[in-house]
Amino acid sequence: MPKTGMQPVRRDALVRATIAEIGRMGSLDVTVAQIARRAGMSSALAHHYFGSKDQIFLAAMRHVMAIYGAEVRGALAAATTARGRVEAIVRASFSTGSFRRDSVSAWLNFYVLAQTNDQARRLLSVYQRRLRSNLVHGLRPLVGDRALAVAERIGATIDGVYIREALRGEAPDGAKAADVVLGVLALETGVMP
Amino acid sequence: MPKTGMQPVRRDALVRATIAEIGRMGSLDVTVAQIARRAGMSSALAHHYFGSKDQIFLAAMRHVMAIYGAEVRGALAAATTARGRVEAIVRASFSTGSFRRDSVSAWLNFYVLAQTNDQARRLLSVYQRRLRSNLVHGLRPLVGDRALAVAERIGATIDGVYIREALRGEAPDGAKAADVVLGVLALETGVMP
Amino acid sequence: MPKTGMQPVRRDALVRATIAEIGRMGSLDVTVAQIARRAGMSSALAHHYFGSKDQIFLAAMRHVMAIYGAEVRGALAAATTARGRVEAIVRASFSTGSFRRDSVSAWLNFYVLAQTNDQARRLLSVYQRRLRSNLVHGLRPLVGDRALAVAERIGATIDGVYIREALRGEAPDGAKAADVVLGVLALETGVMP
Amino acid sequence: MPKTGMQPVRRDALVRATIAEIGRMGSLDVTVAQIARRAGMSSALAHHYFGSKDQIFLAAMRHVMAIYGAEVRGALAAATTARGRVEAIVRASFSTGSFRRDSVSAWLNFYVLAQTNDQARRLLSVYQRRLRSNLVHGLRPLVGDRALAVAERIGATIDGVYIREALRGEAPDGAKAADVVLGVLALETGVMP
DNA sequence: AATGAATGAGGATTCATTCAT
DNA sequence: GATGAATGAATCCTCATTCAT
Repeated sequence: MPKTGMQPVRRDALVRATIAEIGRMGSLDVTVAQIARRAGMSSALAHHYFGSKDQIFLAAMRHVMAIYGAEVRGALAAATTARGRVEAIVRASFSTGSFRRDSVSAWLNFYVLAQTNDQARRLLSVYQRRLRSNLVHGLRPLVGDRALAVAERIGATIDGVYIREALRGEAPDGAKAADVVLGVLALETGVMP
Repeated sequence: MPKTGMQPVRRDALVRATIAEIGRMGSLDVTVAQIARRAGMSSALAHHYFGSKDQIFLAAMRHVMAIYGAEVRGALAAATTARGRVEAIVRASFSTGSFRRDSVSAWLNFYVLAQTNDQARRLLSVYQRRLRSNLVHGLRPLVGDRALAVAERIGATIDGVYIREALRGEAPDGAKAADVVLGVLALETGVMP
Repeated sequence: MPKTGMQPVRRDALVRATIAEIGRMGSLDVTVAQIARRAGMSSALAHHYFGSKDQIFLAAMRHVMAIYGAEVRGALAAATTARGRVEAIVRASFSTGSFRRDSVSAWLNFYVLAQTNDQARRLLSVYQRRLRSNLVHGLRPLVGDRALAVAERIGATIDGVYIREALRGEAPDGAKAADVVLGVLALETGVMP
Repeated sequence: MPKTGMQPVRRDALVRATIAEIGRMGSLDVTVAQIARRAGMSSALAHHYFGSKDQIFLAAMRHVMAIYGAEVRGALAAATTARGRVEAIVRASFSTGSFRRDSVSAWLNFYVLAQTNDQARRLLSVYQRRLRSNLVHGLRPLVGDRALAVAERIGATIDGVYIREALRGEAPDGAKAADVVLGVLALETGVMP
């Protein structure tokens, strides 16, 4: 009976290493060898488990988005009011699990990847649709018909704040970042910030 | 008699070609040869005039930002009221000169470049500082002390809308994009959108 | 209770798979993994039973030549006259067991392998010697002293017709192929074809 | 004014080196680096001038066949009788320009390449058609209606003798090889060899 | 007996960059 | 001013082979 069940372990290690390397380099110009080395294996094995560099990138993208999705779901489950739901979405977007140096860098680079790679584009589209859907659902009781337009503004602001983080030299401050977006939310719902 | 004074002509052609190629490829994975070919010269000449690929990219970045800056200045000059000034900044951000497929793609990629390249980072920082400064200046008469916070929100929203454009398949619609941001402005200044 | 006596079964499966894969690819650029997969086992097991890729190829070669040899022997046994013996050899060369797409391709590639691999070269030499010997033996009563020269011509023509088949797109036609060679035989023995 | 006109020189050097390397290795398992080194340049330059390894192989193939074609044409031009024409074709097939260790090895390997590569297949087909056409043309006055069948036999024998050479350890002996084929020709035309 | 796991050693191809002319 | 020529250094990917289980 051979040693078995390494696949998920290796794939996971590679995905994490990919995100870390993209964060470290700040770009997708990361070699499979670098990723594999950080993940503690040969580049040949990385290819064995993923088939190609693109697949590695896509898996990393799915991972980042899955984490974000989980955080949003968790926050939503804990919310009790409509406003609480919207705030939860915003706060989850800048929670410590997602709003980290390497994740931000990865996210930014996935936007670039989506320009070229159809699967990447589809993944990002799914993320945007879900975000909008979640926002609209939470906003409807608060702003009625304007929910869609408001969701658009909130969503864009989230993305903007997120992306801008990629330029800052300091460590990400999720609370402060969330406050910027929550400021918009407050306005939209008639509460002067 | 050798042609003289070619330098600015060549450099300009290369800069335009660079932006076009980045737009076409959707990434910085553009070869000097591709750029040079589109600009109608040999890659050796491109190096002769710029020294390195990085310098070509930086020049392209400066070009994109110069165009944007000029549009903002022009719009500001035409504005007569404080609110008009702010609206001018927002509209200029999505004017036909800047809000184009290739420019958006280039802009997005410059964010990535800024992760690695210090000069690129500095250039983007300058852009952000100017944008904030312009916004604050225009917003002060409208929102007083909240000017800085509002500028932060408006700026982030501009960037968010801009970046999101990179994912859409359709041709950029500057007016619609500007409206999203103007919606935030309206709220901030107490005008229900 | 471990299965026992698998060795011959596995080896045979691998040999057949090798010939099939060489036929499918049309070259020796066949991976051990491909061969093993077709044979229904892991590539590790293929190595276990053969030691190296070269040994697999050689075994396949021996197999192809063994089949050919058996067919020649069978045909010779059934022949009653000297002329019949020679015709039997020719016909056996293009019988349905040997004159098949994949066998032809394999044969051609074994010629190539023989350029590099000494054992392969020896195997092919054995085949050629046997063929010549058989032909000479059958031809002696028919053409006397010229037997050796005639055998050389007949042998070369067999090989030529065989190799040429590798280029044709259609399914091998053994009867027609044999007729080409038998035409030479007829001439050599004074029978106008 | 840059150094110019290297293309044909480099391409020619590469083609010769390719044939030599295939001859030396006895197979198509030749690296571009090996070829380039023998041709006195970097492998990058080889790619620059040919685009891909396949193109290098095809060029080598064309070269080998062009040499052969030229020799046939030259020999045909010198022939005065119908029989002389046919003999010229046969002799040219084994002339010192074509019947050399490396050419034979290359030729054999091109047969293999033709299994995979469509252009290679087409090239070989052209060669076979020309050979048959030339033979038929020369044989018509000698054997009338049987010309086609005879050409087929002669052609196959040429190929067979040629390929068999790939197995022999000794230096090619064109005269002896030609004699084998001429033996068939003699029979076909009613002259006892 | 059998195989998943793992890797070292290449190999084709690309590209920024330099240089002689 | 301009360019063809040239290359060193990567980079992705493949594969035969080994090994622990």
